[in-house]
Amino acid sequence: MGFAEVVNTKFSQPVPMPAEGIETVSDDLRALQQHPLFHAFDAVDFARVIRQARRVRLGHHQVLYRQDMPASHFYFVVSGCLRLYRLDASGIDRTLDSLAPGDCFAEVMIYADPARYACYAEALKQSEVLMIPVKAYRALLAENPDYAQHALRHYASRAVSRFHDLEIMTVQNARDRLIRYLVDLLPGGAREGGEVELPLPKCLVASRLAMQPETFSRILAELKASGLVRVNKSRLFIPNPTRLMTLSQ
Amino acid sequence: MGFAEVVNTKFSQPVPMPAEGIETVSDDLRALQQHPLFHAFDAVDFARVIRQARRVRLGHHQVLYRQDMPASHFYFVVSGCLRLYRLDASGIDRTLDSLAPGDCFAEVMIYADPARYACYAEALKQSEVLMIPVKAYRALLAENPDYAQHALRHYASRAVSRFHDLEIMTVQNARDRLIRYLVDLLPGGAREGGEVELPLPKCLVASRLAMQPETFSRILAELKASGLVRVNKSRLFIPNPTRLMTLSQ
DNA sequence: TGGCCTTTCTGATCCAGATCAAGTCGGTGT
DNA sequence: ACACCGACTTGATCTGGATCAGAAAGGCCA
Repeated sequence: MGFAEVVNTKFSQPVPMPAEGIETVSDDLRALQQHPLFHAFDAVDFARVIRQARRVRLGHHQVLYRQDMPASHFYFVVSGCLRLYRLDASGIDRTLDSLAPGDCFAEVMIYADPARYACYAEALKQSEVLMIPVKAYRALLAENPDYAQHALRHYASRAVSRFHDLEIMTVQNARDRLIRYLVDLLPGGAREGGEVELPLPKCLVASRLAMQPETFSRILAELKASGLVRVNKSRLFIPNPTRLMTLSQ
Repeated sequence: MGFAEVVNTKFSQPVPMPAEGIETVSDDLRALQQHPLFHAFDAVDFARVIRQARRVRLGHHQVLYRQDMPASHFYFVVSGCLRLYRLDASGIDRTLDSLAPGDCFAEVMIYADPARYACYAEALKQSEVLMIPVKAYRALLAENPDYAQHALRHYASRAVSRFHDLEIMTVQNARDRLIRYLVDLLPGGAREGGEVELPLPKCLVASRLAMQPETFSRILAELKASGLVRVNKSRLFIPNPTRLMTLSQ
């Protein structure tokens, strides 16, 4: 449950990019290159940032960073699964987001001032993240105006989706919150039916939706009973999202 | 209650900057120049954006833009008071933010794609806003890498404060939400006592805090009774924020 | 294979806050 | 001065969802 062992040499050596050349870019670095924050980079610049990145392996329930901790890095999920959460004054733990491979997080720290993490980040199983120094990234952006434009676009889309989150959270009704969450998870949106994999264990989805696990379970049981959702472990099948949406009024 | 009359020539003429020169920059344009999104601009570039801006006068309850409307401008509040709100599926009106002179809003639209307003914007009294074309601003940023860095900083700080909003909203307890809201409004933070002016009528503050006006009124009455808040119309005096905070647990 | 531990589900109770229903107060127009 | 109207308060109920308490259902290790 302690901090990530970022000083453990076994895991935290800089990735040996330059010596081995571009060809050694492993699959997960190729995934990073796809990310909006990186895909405008040319090979040289990409290598420059990566050279300063560290790979961190995290165990189950291991905390990567803590709320209010000074922030000098942002992160990319190579494998595993993490969550972001806050502790409020009374020590209650509120899940704010879940992270899957291919996601970047805490990237707002690149320009935040003062740079302090706004929440905790914790691995939910054996996970691997890339730890990227904000200074290195910021330097590249300052030199390449074109990169900065891409970063701005990314920040804007982030802002829009945060706004969307806020909207969902302020829905009073617990059932409606759950329904909107499920529909948002659907690949094709509300277009057509499909299967959804919950990105978090049910009790943490509940916390993400600001309700108790019991309430989550009851609502899901109710949706199951009315045939709107088929449940199989953490996989949900939603035959008719439109009908589900009409229920949320 | 209709749209802003942006085609009304009386109010929507481009500000005649170049002809009258920099000296004619009125006080409110000087205020705009102070804004983080603009204060890095030199006089020429500033004039270039402003030349394409339009001044819009809004009446009480007049809607400036609607949710999902294509967005080609962002805004700066010259005078008056506005609010941002959404309508949910059942037509319930949820206030998301209030705006005072000196604020920019919808500036995320500069880089949003697709650019559609995420909420409604409505004047709460006779107000005046500057309507700035996102294309003009974006063009300046593309040419001036330095400006882009400033914009990134602004976006980052926006993101952090949205995160903070999200945190407040997910506090379960209505009283605690109100207390945190009040303490955030205090100029010196929770440091020392002070007076606070509610930026919205009480019933809209209630909606902003996801509670009913009745609940808001009752909680405020309770705080008043226990001497934690002195109420005078929309001005609240908070003698001891620390004590107020300890109550919220 | 069995025991333990974690996660989820179900049932019973309770309370914060929504809702419904009148008031009160101050401002505005006639 | 009057009625009117909107913003706010106060009181009386009702209910959604929290909380408390077990029971089931898997995993995991010995």
